[in-house]
Amino acid sequence: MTAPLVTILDDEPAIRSMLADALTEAGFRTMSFGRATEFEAALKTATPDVCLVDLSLPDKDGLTLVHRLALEQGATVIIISGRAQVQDRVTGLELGADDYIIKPFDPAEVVARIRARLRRGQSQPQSGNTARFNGWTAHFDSYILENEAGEETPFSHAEGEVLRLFLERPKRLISRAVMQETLGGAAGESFDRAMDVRISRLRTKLREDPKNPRLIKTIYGAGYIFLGDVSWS
Amino acid sequence: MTAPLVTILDDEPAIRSMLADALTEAGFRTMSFGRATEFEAALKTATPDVCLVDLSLPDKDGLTLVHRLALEQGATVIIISGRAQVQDRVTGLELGADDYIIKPFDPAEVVARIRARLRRGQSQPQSGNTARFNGWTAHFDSYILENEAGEETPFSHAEGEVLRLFLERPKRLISRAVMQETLGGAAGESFDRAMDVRISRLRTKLREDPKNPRLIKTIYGAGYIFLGDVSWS
DNA sequence: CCCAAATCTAACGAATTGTAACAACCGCGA
DNA sequence: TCGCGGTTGTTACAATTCGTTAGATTTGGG
Repeated sequence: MTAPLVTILDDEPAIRSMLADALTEAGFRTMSFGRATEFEAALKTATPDVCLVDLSLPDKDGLTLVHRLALEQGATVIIISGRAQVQDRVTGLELGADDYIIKPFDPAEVVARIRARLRRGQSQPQSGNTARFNGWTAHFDSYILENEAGEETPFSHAEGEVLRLFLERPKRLISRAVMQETLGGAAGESFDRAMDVRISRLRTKLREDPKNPRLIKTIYGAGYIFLGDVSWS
Repeated sequence: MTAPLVTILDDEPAIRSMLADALTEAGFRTMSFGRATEFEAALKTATPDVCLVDLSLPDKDGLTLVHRLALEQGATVIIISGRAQVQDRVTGLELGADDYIIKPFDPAEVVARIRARLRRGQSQPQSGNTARFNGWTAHFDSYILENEAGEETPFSHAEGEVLRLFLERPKRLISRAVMQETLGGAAGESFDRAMDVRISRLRTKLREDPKNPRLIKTIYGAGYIFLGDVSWS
């Protein structure tokens, strides 16, 4: 179990380092960014547990970024802002932020609020080895996939890795890089086509319509999203 | 689907009614209590989705109550307190509270924070991912566009970005510059023809008459305007 | 009405992704 | 050891996405 990863996006270096210090001391891993574009680039290869975002960014509108993060990635987003008006806070929260902290802030409170968010998020992780989603049941201990009619299809280890990754992060974008890392790891560095093939095979077992997949969506140039209402048991 | 239940525990009647009014208006069910003992008695017959708790109670220590609620019941707890010290907030959050709001507060922010908690807790379909407009239904989670007849057309990520931008700002001029920034971002500065093409493709999917577009209007020299009665759900 | 600028869109092509087919590999029983 | 069935990466080619190009069309000023 690695330490949770917290990203810091703020244009002021002083604030970045203050936060990074406090978070590191509190036992988190951190990554800092001064510009939205850098941050977005990094998102392709890492999945932070919590994103701290300052609204006043030099190169992009912070609120739009928050909205995208929250909606498309399903990420946990905490806004840090100098704008103290109630209306600012309300719109920030309504756009999908999980919390809104006003500058100047005390790093200890930031840490406490991050912990509060993680407590909720992690209490969910699969308590069992069986997942149900959209009529399907996946048994990870027996490597069997069962459909509504009760018909059983075995799946292999490689397919199971992909399926589990999806089922643990439903409705969130999973970048190709993250997949590589989580799965093959040190395997083939050069050709990631293996990834596509795995997904293709998984889609076949899930009876996906190739022209119009319902469960595993491809986001061109970004990665995949698994749509499905997952419940573990 | 009944409205979420929010309990209010505060010894000041004025605050109770202020919160109750705001929450009712926001569509929640509420129950108010002035003493911890009453509240605990009510817990035996009802399971609130969110508990608002004031720390200064006449008959019991609020923090202990919060701890019990959070730990044993797994309830979502939001502390409302006049104690504004950072240390108070940190200990409150560490004892299991999900949020900490300081008096005096604005009811609108309380509502927004409650909504933020509920959004997470149910891990249910993130609301606000489906938009209806003029006979069309756009499903942003599944990347599908549905017409009145129920026919489905998938749309791509790039098309979705444009469509979402329009649907979030209906009946308002959207300048070309804003689009560039919101979308491609760091893409080519020189060639914005890409933008036109995206819109052209979107128009095709929306079955727009090229001679007389009804939904996506071009404002020569300024930008675009999306006409359509949008409602998100 | 004429023209330059702005916009539309069909067509092309580079990059990305899908998948069938093949081959390497593994475990297992005869 | 051999052969068989199953798994999985690789290859090759098909399909898709999406920016670019270029020529047609539209717009609004003079």
